[in-house]
Amino acid sequence: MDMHEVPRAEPPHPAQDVFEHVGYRLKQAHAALRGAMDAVLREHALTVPQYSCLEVLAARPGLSNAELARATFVTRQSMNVVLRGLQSAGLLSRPDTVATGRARPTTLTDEGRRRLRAAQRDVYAVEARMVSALPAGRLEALLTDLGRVTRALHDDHPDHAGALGEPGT
Amino acid sequence: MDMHEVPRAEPPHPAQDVFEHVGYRLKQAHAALRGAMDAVLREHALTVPQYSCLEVLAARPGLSNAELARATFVTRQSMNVVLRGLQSAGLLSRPDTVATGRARPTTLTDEGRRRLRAAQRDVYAVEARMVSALPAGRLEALLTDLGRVTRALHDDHPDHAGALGEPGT
DNA sequence: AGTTCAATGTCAGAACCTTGACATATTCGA
DNA sequence: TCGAATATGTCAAGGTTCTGACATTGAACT
Repeated sequence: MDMHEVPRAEPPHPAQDVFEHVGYRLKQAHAALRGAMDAVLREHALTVPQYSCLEVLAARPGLSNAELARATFVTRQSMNVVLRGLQSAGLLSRPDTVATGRARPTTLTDEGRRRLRAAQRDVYAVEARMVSALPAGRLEALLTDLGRVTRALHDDHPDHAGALGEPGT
Repeated sequence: MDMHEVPRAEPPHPAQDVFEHVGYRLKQAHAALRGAMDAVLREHALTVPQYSCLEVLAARPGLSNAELARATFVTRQSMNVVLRGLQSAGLLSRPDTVATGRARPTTLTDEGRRRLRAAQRDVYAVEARMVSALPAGRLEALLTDLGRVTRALHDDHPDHAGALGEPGT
């Protein structure tokens, strides 16, 4: 263990108690969010990856399979099966052939937009529950710090860093 | 951002941009952490659930299968296969029979403690990278806010809430 | 006691996601 | 121009996790 305590110099060491590590708390919060979203989306016959796909697609129409995969933090292969399912359900459409390149731009159908809107009502209630649990002004700090943590992790693992939603500064 | 920020009522609505939602940022940070830990633990021949199990077990010796599952945010069934693997690898031990009840208390073996210590060196470097990315004093705020978010989500989904690592206040 | 209830451990099946690989298409540089 | 590097879509195989179900055990209640 430690030779002796560092005199409260705010050391960048992990806390002694595992349950107060940033990683543990992050995992805990994510698990809670996942569970809440699973429960809510079940009534809409949508999985979390499916919903995430629709949500991102509504914000950035025309994204390709690989781009959607990066934006939702899954592999291209996983997103491929998600897209097949959503396409066969009539919630989105992709051109069978494309003028140039291999990437096929994906767009929501009217039915897809309808289903997304219905699900958003419940999912946004979950989001609102998280936001309202934070003291005034702390939301922005939380978002900023989560961004810092993400960037710090990507710095040493520059796989698909700097995807969507990464603030410039 | 804006210099003249009026002390508005800070509405608990989700942001317009999906990529600035708390849920999205949480998922993003978790994915980055998961990737970093995966990469680091691969050299120790451990998966993230396996490492989590060892870590929790070191902090709370004698936990049962179900308790470990709750502490690491997986189902009993998943933890069961993790425990089987770790047991057959000789990293932990469980009594075949128990005096009372059904729960079998799990404890690390010496080899388990050794492997955990080796892996911790690398995992704690990841944790330190996250912590050092935060401005001074913001670590505690981040932990607190993540706790608030978790509690808020559990309030409406009181499945296995109040597990380990939940601060009393 | 006897019964209901909750919690635990486990089995079986399905669903999910990942790693690895390959073919195709664009871009870039020698 | 041609080849290397990069990016995309897709297939195949494996591992992981979850949902659903059941038996067992202890606790709570009547």
